[in-house]
Amino acid sequence: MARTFSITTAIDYTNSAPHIGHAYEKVLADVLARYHRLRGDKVSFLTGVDQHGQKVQQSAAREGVAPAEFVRGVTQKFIDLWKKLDVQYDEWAETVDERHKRVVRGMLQRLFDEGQIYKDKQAGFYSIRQEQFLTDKERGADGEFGSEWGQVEFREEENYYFKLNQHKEWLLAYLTKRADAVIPDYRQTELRNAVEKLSGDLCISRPKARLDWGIELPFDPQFVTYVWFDALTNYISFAGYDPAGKTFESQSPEFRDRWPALQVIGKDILIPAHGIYWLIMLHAIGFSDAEMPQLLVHGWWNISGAKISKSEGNVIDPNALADKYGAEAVRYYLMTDIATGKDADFSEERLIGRYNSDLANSLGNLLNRTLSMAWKYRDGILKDSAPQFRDTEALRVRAGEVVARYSEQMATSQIQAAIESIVGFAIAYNKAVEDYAPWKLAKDEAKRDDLDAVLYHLAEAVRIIAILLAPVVPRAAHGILDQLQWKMELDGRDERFQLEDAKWGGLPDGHVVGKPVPLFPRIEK
RNA sequence: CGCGGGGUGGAGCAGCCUGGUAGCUCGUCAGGCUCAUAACCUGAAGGCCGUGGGUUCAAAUCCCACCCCCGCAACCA
Repeated sequence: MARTFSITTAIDYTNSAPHIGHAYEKVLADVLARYHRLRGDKVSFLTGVDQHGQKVQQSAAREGVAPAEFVRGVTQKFIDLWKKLDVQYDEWAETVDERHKRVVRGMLQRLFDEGQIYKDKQAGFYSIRQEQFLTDKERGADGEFGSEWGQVEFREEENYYFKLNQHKEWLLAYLTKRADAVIPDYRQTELRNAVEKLSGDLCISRPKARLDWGIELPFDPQFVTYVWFDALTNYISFAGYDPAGKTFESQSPEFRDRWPALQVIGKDILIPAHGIYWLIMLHAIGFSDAEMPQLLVHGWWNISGAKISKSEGNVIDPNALADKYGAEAVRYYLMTDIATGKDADFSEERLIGRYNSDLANSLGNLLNRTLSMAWKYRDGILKDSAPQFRDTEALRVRAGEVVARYSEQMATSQIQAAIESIVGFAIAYNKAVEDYAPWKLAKDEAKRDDLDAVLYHLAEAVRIIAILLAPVVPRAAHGILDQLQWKMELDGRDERFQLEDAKWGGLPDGHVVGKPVPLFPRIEK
């Protein structure tokens, strides 16, 4: 039996509400997951939230609530948003979850026992306001620390360190050996360059006096683990990893079926978090090269060329966007107006534009005119009786080509290109309508079969489009099939169709289609 | 000489890895159709593919140099 297709996203930090970037990443992963389900693959899609850490502790304190309570509130916002946007995950990661904590502690204990974690003393300048050690990078042009750091004092602190550096050569070798460890390729280049400059080990703890909202170190209750082993570990802890098993082979069949995963992350957390720390962590606990995840690195949505940042206040609220235009419109825009891996400019104008031109005009109209003519001329009844009419062969061939191209593009995460293929297909059929002019055929009783053939081809095209579009706009796909009245008994269910059904001839002879209702009403400004 | 990305008709982008008539969406102009969500179809205008050099029969695509823009502390996808 084929291995499960596993996909994960970064887990979002529950310090503040989700913005458009969070939504983009989850929708991207969701579309890929849905594509694989469409292919008939078993899929495991993991996403979730990162709930520990100092910022959360501070935000909670500011609002006068316990961190656990604060985190519950923000977590709910993420859950609600994913529901609203139809992000259909199979597994939900919360770092406060006991089974996660157990894995984190187990990993830390094992690495400690193996001598890969050691205690050391750090001395340096410390900002009390920012609660962090400062390095030379934080010094201003005059060599002094700026006023934004508040009071700065010299401090000594003991912490635990993970022997990151001893795995550097392995990581370089791995990146050399595997060309698609990171996609797109230029990100792998960037990562490699960064790894070559790597020096020093990784501080993985914080004294409880400074931070106590986290997972306690199993070998020293005076400390909690700091972000890396906590957050990154989620990818395996929620997939059923057992820290007691030292080799991959000793893991459960369930885990081995779900690992390695395709990991969707943003370009900001490739270096050093995922590209260096995470891969080395996995290697350190016994994962071989073949068990390394593949990192799919996506770009950012900017606002008129500028980075989105909370401090700038130019965040876009995906919730409000979905309320205003609908989840499908938001999903469609996020998938179509950016090339996977690259940055793009977010624009509400363009969201409206893409929706109107692609969904309303090209696709929606094709559906609408098809059903309208079927009813006007044939009482909604389709006849698959004269497929050899004129050049209809070319139309059928085109359908097959589109499915093949689309599959190739989806498999390589080129969502934008895949959507373009679908829309191009709809446009070709809109042209065919003009070409065959069914309204003329309808006036000539001798051309009865020809008209039937044209109507059947149009309906089939629309049906195939709906299936291909399903990963991106699942509700709309069902909406189209509802109007075609195809497989109504499975309405709304994932098992209603598979990619396999996108081959020609799914509508039986004599099939009765539904009445046309505009599925994508134009958004008027 | 820090690292990486980008510079393609009015706008936004794809193509570049695997050289061979420059593609998509929107916009503009003219026309057509009437089944349709004022939608749809046809045609046109509009590009020295950042600049200079090189390789080649052939370069947006490969190589070199240069110019310009963006990101690389934190929040943060």
